[in-house]
Amino acid sequence: MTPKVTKKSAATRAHILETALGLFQEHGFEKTTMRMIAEACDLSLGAAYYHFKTKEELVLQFYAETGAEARSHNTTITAASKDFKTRLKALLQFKFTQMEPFRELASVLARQATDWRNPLSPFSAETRPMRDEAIGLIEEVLEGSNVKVSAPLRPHLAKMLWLYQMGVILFWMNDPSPEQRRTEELLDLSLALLHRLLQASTLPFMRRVNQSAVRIVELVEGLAPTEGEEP
Amino acid sequence: MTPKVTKKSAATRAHILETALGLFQEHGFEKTTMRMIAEACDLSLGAAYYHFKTKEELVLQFYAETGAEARSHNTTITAASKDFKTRLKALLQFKFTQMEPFRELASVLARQATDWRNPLSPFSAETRPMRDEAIGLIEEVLEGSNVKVSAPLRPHLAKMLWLYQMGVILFWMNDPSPEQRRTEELLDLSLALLHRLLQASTLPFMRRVNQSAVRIVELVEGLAPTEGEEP
DNA sequence: GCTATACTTTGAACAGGTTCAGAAAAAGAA
DNA sequence: TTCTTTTTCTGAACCTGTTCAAAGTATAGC
Repeated sequence: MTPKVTKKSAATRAHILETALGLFQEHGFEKTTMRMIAEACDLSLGAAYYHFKTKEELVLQFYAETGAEARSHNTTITAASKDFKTRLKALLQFKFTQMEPFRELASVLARQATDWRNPLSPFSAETRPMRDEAIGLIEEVLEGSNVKVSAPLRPHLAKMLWLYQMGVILFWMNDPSPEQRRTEELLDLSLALLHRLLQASTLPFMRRVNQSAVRIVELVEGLAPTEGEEP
Repeated sequence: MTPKVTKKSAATRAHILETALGLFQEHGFEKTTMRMIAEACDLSLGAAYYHFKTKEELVLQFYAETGAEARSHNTTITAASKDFKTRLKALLQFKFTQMEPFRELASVLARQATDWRNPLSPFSAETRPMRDEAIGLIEEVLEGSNVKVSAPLRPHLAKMLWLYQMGVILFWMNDPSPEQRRTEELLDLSLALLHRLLQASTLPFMRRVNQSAVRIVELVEGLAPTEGEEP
């Protein structure tokens, strides 16, 4: 899994990625050609493909790498406040800050999201580790926070919020307002709504709603393939 | 707008579309090449492109055409029952039946959904007519039904449900279970949940939640571009 | 050092979406 | 009918992602 440091490959991979990200930022994803990337690295086209099976894999790699950063930032977040909304907002905003220079790349990945069998989809079996990690971060944010939520819902809350996060990211990617101000408004609004809804979930009146909600999350989770499926 | 009947173009377009759909069904979207389509129509590649600017436009055209059928089916639906859940379920199921032979094509369109500036995205300015029509159908289903919902929410309900519909369709596209049984379960569950949530929205306790919900829908609506934007 | 093995790189191709200058056919004007 | 304009079609490219056999280079065991 982890390529030995002694292997030349690691350095070349890193170099290609770095170069590619620069070019993506400069010309955009579509207009940057694999030939450009290879040439900028003083490599042949084939060599570039030796290290990255597809152009999209470059993007995926970038995401994988931002993950580590986010994990470490998470401790800062949980230390700063116990408030659920504050924490979750900080978590999302950090992701946005991280990806800000590469907003377009986000939508490159999102494009794959709709076909869950696509290895690059955030819902695919192949990206499960990344997905689990992201859910893990949310779980960290939940633990020891002031969320009030119906007990049967609690075990599924992180997964639900991950789904919520996907939605917010989709909005963010498409937000043309300067500095994505609308995304911030959306964040505040939706977090408030979420908070109230979760509070409401503790009312006896809401038992049936909660049950359905849990089952729905399970269904969605069940669709995301875990092992190899269809030929 | 409406091409004169005398124009040869209309007939050729129709022929190309029909042929293409057949090939898509037989070989799948990716494996069907524009060259195959052209050849099957006894046309040159260039001619095919004269009628359809891109391969995806073929899919879009297909969708546009299923719209008419759905509109007429809607009267059947509203006549059959006044129950909100029953009607909405029927609406969605009809769409599924219609698209069943072309499930793969659905995901072809969905792929474009993530970039709202893409003309083929269901959120784009270009597809606004189709979107408005779909929302119109939902509105029809709501009118004269037994939905109970907080008054301030009511004017936005159809738009909200359209968003809901997008989610269900995404699920359906990725549902590998035979005959998409899970989608049916999801439908029943989520409709029940929706129903209860809408009922709950009439409680005074929910006023703030409702307000946020409305504003969120407005924000999302506001992102979907209406005129020409950016260069 | 020397060979066997594994890893990298090359260069040339392929495939399929898309474009385009100009030919052909159809429609209109006279 | 004949000439002009518009619509439709053709054939040959172009571009870019991807593949692959063969060649070059490093590494390890001896």
